Amino acid sequence: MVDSQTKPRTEAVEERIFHAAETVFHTKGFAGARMQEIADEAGINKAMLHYYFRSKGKLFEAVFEAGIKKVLPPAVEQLASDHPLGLKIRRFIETYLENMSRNPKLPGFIIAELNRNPDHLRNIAMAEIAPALPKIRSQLAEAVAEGRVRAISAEDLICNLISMCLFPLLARPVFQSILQLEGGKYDEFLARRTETVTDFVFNALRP
Amino acid sequence: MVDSQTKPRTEAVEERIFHAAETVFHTKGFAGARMQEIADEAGINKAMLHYYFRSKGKLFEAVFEAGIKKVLPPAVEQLASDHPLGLKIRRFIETYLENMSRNPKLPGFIIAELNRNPDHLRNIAMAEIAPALPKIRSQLAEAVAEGRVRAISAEDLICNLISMCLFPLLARPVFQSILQLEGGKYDEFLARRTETVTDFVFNALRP
DNA sequence: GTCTATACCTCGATAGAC
DNA sequence: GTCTATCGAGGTATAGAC
Repeated sequence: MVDSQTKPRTEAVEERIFHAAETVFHTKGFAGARMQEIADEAGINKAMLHYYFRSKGKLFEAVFEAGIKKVLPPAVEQLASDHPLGLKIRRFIETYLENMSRNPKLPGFIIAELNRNPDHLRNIAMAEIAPALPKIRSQLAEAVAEGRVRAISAEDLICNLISMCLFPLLARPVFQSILQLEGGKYDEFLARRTETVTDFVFNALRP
Repeated sequence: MVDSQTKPRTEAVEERIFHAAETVFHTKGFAGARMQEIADEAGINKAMLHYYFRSKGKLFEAVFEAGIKKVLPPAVEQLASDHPLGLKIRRFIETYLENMSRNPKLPGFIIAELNRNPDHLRNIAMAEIAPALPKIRSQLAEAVAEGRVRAISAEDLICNLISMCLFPLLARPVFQSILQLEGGKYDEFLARRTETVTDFVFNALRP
C-alpha cells in the first residue's frame, strides 16, 4: 500500500485490458477484433485502450508475442532436454497437450495470424530454438544406429508429434461433427489423447 | 455462340469474380478481405461484385461452401470405399495430401472461419459423411480381432491421419523456421510426406 | 451488364473537460 | 487517469447514367 503512490492501481487496469484483448484477439483474430469489444470485455472505456496501448496494432503485438512465449519455449525446452529419447517424447506429448488444453484457442490464433503475416516471426527469438533440432537429430540418429528405433527423420518425427497434439484443437468443430463427439464427448476424447498419441508414436518407432 | 444471347458472357465474369474471391478470402479470411481487393484481383469494377453476388456475406458463403466440397467429399469417399484397410489408409494419405497441396491455403481458411462461426457447418450436408465412420470402425475392429493391426479407436486413427496430412500445411511458416527448411526445401519435405506418413502409420499399426 | 459517384455507416483514434 | 464527444479514414452497398 506504500507504493500505491508510484503505481496507483495502474497495473490492474492494464492487465484487465490485456487479458480482454487476449480473449477477443484469440477468437476473432486481428481483422475481426473490435476495440469496442475489447473495452466492453475489460469493463472500461474505449479511450483507455489507447491510453495504455497506443493503437490496435500495438495491443495486438503484445498479445501475439505473449502467445508465442506460451507456445514455443515449453516445446523447445522438452526437445532440448537431457532426457533419453523415449522419455523425451513422452514428456513432450504430456506437457504440450496439457499446456495447450489450457489455452485451446491459442494455437489456432497464432497459426492464422502467422499465415496472414509471416513477418511476425522475424521479431521472435529464433536463437533459443536453434539448438534443439541438432540435439534431437543426433539423439535420434544414435538410437536408430543402435537399432532401438526405426529410421525416421527428426523433421518428420517432430512434425508428426506437433501435428497430432495441436490439430485436434484447431479442427475441433469439424472433428466434433465428423467423429460425432458432441459437447463433453470431445473433451473426453482430447483427455485420452495424451495416452493414445504416446502409444501411437511409440509403436510407430518400434524397430 | 447461339445461346450467347441468353448468357452473354455472364459466366466468364461471374467465374472471374468467384475465383478472385477465393484467392482473397482464402488468404485474408472474411474479416480481413476487402471487396475492393477482390474487384482488383478479378480485374473488374467493385459494383459488379454486388450485381452478381448480392453482398460480401453471400459471396463468402459461396466460396466457403465450395471449399468444404473440395475438402470433405474426397476424404469421405476414401474412408467409405470398399478397399481393404491397408490400401484404404494408403489411398487416403495419397489422395488427400496431393489434393490439398493443390490448394494449400484451403484447410487453414476453413478451420479459421469455422472456429469463428461454427454454424457454418450446420448448412453442410452431414448425411453423406455419416456412413463412413461406422464402416471404417467395423473394418478396423475386424482387423484388430484377427490380430492384423494393433488396437486403436477409429476416432484416433482418423484424427491422426488427417492431423499429419493437414497440419504441416497450416503451420508452414512456423515449421519452416523451426525445422530450418527455407523456401523450396519445405516443398520437398511436403512431397516426401506421402511416403513418410504412410510408413509412420503402417508401423504404428503393426501388432 | 457495366461504370461513376455517392450515401451511409463502422471503426480507430484523438481532443478536451473533469 | 478516466470519461464524453467527435473527427476522419475507409468500408459496404446502392443509385443512376450509359
